[in-house]
Amino acid sequence: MKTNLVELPIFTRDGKFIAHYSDKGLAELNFPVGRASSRAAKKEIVPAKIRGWHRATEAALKKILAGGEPKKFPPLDLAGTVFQKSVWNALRKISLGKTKSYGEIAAAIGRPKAVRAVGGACGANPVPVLVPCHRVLAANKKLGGFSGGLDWKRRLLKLENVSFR
DNA sequence: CCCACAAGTCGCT
DNA sequence: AGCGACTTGTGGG
Repeated sequence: MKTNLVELPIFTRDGKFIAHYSDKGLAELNFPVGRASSRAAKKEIVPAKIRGWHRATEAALKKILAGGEPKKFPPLDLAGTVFQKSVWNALRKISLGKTKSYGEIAAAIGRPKAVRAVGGACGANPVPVLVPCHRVLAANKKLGGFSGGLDWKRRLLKLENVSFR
């Protein structure tokens, strides 16, 4: 789903995130890239609705980075399989400071044995942080892995006072 | 269509 | 504690 995505940066004290918007909502969010090399954004016209979404995204992201829980999310336009969407949907139900295991997510979507597939779906999550894939730990509160970098997972969990091993 | 992999989990040693 | 087997969905050949 890469139709004419609009990229907009979000500057935080943790670096510059990149948000990608389709014409339906937030489609992807990237962690800061090591090299800021912010190429001058071509000043394309950004539709008003996208600017609105971006404002919501920025607010939500900063809220989370500050250890809070956003009250409002931008519309999400997640590209993925039905299975992945149900996983992401289940993830969004995890509230601040709570954690779930991959097994619990798997059970929640009716595929108790698909724990590994759940891991894969989390890794394919195009919108980390807003879809709290970092609140998913392995069975005995072990850290597991994280596509965006384990340091991020650790930092985010710490922000929420979550204990892990 | 078949094969290998993924951010897991459980059981056995 | 460590190692291996099994599971399900996804992506590449």
